[in-house]
Amino acid sequence: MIDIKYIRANPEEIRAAIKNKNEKADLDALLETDELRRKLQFDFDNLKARQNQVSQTIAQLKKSGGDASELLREMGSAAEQIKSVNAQLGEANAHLDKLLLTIPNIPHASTPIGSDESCNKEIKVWGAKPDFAFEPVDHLAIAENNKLLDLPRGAKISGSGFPIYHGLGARLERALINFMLDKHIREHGYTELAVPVLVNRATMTGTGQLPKLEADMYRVEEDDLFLIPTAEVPVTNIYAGEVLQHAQLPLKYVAYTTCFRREAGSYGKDTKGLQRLHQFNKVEMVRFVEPANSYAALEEMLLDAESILQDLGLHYRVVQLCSGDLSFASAKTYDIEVWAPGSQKYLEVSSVSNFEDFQARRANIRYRDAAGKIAFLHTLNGSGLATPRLMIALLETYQTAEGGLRIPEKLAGYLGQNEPEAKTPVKPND
RNA sequence: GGAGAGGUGACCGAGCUGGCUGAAGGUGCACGCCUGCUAAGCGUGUGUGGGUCAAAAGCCCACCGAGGGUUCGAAUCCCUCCCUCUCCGCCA
Repeated sequence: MIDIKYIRANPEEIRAAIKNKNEKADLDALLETDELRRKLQFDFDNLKARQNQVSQTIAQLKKSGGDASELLREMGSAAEQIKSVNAQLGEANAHLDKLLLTIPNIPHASTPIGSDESCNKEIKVWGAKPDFAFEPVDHLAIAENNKLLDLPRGAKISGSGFPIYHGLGARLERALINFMLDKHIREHGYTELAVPVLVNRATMTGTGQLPKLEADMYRVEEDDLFLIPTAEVPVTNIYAGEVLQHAQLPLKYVAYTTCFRREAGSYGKDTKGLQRLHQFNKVEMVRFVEPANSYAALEEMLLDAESILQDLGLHYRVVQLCSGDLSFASAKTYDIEVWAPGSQKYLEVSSVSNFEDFQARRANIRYRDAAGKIAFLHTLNGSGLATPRLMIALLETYQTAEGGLRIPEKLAGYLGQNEPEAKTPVKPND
């Protein structure tokens, strides 16, 4: 969330941020509530100060055997008043908190202003669209040929959007996950975490998914737990409510989890095959850094994510999201879009974001700087990467004329028996 | 799920027959001093958030797992919830 003091001092900047991010938030109600809250707090403090003072006097009178009955009578009504003011204050605070949670983060100065993804800015391109001596087919055809997926049966047991990876398909996916984890751990200095995929309401609020996205998440009603849409949620919240030491920073974590998204309202949009799923796997990077370093860290994370695609020899481009496409909590986001030659389009496989202190403030994650001062730290995260679309690009890029599949060298070790760059199609082993 | 014990400051640990206790004592840490008992001694300091203020100092308010209640007054009494530990049950 945004510091209420900052909002109070810069209401027009906040108003612009809300508009540019296509958010709905009642800033005027917030400012009014803040005003009311402060007035009530002031009254409460003064009443309480008086009460504390008189209580001391009563204590002394009682000790010395004096008569406190008059003061007791007076304080009886004061206590009533305090209770009433306190109740109003509690209400105002609750209302303010609620409104505060609906204010989005302010886009970074470098963010293009625009209403939707058409305003996103291409930052860089790596590699080139591969040439084929034949007409490349899409990933579904390749999966069909090689028995990599069983989508109908996934739909039978759970519903559409719940894929079954089969045989080599399952092994390939697992290989990707292991390859990515190892790369980030060994080459980029991340520490691996294995985290819960069911989290509570406070955790979902900490990273900014709640209250806005409640309808987009799977929920276990009886325990008021939510299935995570990304590992960002549990990992970022591990230090909620804590004060870290500056010497501990930066902290760099990588976690592989299954992710769950209801994708309510996106029916029919890019839903073919593995493009948009309710359940998928993702390797996620999360960093906790000192504020001064967060934008340098953002660039590093982008490179960390890109290196996966480079190792796999997949053509991609990087775009910077415009204000309207930026997520609620993000100040600046790069998307990496990998080229899928069979589908003839770029697919988003990673989102790398700097949240500045927006999440830290919500989750109350602070650090003590070198001078001993306590401040909110900055959080960042980036997919590194999500497997389904990566799988699409991989299958479509490495398909052979015979309908088979070559395996990139970097993945070969993770797949076991298959030769790197095999000239013959990989045979499903069952 | 059942029974019991407990949650206090960076940490350990008093207080819990309600009233100068934001909180003893110890450890740690910081600064200073001392120094032929030296991985020692002495001294001082060492929470967070909010308000007042141009700012600082000062002053005021809140916070002893969370939220309510009783009371003039609660870390201390009562209720609800959460978490940890032990035993039992159940399941992997």
